Amino acid sequence: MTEEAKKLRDYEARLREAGVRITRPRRAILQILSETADHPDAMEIFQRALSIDPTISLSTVYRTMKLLEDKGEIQRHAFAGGPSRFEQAAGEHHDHLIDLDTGDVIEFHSERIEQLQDEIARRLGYDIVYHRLELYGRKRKSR
Amino acid sequence: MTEEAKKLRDYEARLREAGVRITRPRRAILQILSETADHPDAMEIFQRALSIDPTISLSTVYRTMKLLEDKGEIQRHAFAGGPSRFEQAAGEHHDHLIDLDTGDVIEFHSERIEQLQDEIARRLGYDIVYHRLELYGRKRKSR
DNA sequence: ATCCTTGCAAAGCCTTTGCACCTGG
DNA sequence: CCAGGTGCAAAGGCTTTGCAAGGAT
Repeated sequence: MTEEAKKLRDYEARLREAGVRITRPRRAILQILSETADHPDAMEIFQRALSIDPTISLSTVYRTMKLLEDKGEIQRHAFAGGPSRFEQAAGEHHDHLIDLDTGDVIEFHSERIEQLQDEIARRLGYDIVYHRLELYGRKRKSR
Repeated sequence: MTEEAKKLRDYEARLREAGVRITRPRRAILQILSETADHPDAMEIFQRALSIDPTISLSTVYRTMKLLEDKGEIQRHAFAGGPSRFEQAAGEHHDHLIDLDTGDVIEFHSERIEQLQDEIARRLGYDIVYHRLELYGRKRKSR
């Protein structure tokens, strides 16, 4: 069984358990999400889903994204100017570098930074529950 | 001279030097920004500015915010659902630790983290224009 | 005098919603 | 069966833009 098929099966199982009906449009969206590794926006998900279920509507994509967000299955990222982008909540933590010119989102992870964050919080008397680190930048031109 | 008046004078000086005309609406907006310590959105800035310049328009607020963002005077923060909120870039940089129980915001700064961020961006081929680091946590109970 | 800036209204994006028809369990 | 989900189209926020009039240098 492929990795994607496993993810898809888990999605459906968890949602069904939470009392969510697995309809044809939802199955299509879940399949897209299980196959994708990037940060698509609603329109991109919609267009990819069309090839699986040609009758799906953009409204349903939006409604399903809200549902999945509430269930903790995906995360919504808001960026200035453009539409929200969605990402599977599963998987290990990472942060984001956003290209100011293109809107591209690059993932990265630094254990050292995570450690420093913990240290700072501890010094201030806090335990971190979660955090958000976003770098906004431009492709370096020279050199 | 008050702190706000100083900030206002600096705003105008820097902008004028950059070839920006200091018009009545812009002066009103700069005054609002120099007096404010929170993160207002465009509509809030517009309404506060009305009491200084009753003829100002919302479009001008938006245009001015874009201008100030380009000049590096303010930062724009995007939130899912709601409007963008703006914050003065002036002063030394700091990050935020948000208390999940009380909503308290604690400012902190770590030069080491900043260095690591630059390093990561450089490795990915980018120059950081600005960043956003927010820790969400709870007061540590034991020990 | 020149060119930038403004106010207004209209348009543009992204997202949500009302409604009548479907459908999954 | 029937509560919940769907597609469609219309409405809703927030933001940008075209244009002619106004203002800063």
